[in-house]
Amino acid sequence: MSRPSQPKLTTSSDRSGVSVIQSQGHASSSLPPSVIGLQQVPQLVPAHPSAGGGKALPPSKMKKPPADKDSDEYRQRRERNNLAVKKSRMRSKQKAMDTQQRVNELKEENERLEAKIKLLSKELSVLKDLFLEHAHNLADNVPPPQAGAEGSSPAPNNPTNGQ
Amino acid sequence: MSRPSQPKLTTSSDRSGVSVIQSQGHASSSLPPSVIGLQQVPQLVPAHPSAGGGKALPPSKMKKPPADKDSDEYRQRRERNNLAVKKSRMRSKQKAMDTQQRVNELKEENERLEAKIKLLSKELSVLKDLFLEHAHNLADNVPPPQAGAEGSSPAPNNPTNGQ
DNA sequence: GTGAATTGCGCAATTA
DNA sequence: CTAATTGCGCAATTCA
Repeated sequence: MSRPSQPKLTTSSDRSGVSVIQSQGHASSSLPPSVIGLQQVPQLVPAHPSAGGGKALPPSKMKKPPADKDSDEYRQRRERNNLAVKKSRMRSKQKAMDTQQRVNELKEENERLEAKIKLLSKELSVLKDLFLEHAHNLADNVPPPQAGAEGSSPAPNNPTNGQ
Repeated sequence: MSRPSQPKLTTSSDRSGVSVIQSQGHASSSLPPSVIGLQQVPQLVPAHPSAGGGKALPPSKMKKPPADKDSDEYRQRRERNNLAVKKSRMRSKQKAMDTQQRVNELKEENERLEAKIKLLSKELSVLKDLFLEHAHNLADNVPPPQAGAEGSSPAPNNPTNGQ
């Protein structure tokens, strides 16, 4: 399902002994004005394991009939598979690229988060320092309820932190 | 350079019209107990453009002599390329996996960072609240220099935040 | 069992 | 020139 494309295939089944197959679908790249009329030319029929015509079907594993290269149905299957392969590879590549991009996005977000952490940490440390200073002041002022000379204005400190 | 392996090639150049080639190098994976004695069987020699023995080397672009499939040197080149291809694909896959893992790692780190941010934010808000409380106390106590009842020990607050 | 999807592999063109 | 990439087809296998 879901095979919207219908790339034209030029299946020139040459009866000369070779079947020149050239997927001409969607302006194939790497096929410059060259005389590339030659592609892989498979042939051959590896000795059939079938001698007299024996047959033991049920649970046995027959050695697949080497598929007739000339068969019409064969070409059809091949073509379908070729399409599937192409599709699969496209998706694979796409996925890889997506993953790569995901990495980039995550990296960016990471940086943002780290920056935020830095900021928050800074704010925290400032507030903590203020607290400590205050504590000191209390410790110095409380014992003697009489304050005549402080000589230390704990700094205005006005963080005005936003966010 | 760098070709430690010497994959045995069974190049049975059959004069019957087929040459059974079986790269049996390094125990290839996916080669179960199957009779895979049939692979692609190229053949054919598309008319050589060389007739009398013309030669125009320097800046011209010859159409490449279609490489003799039987040539020994050809097989050598093919094999080298096959190795290179395999290598390249391995790396490609490896890279893809690495990238995927990178995504996972980054995701984890992201979560950690977000958690940390949450924590810091919380701490900050607590401290700020304390500050406000204090401010109020001051506002209430300062006007009358006489302090008879504070009733609010700002809490020890000892976050001891690790990490 | 069938057809699509994957996967490993080889070939050839192109690129580095 | 050699090695690395890349697109493509074949066949075996795995998934649905």
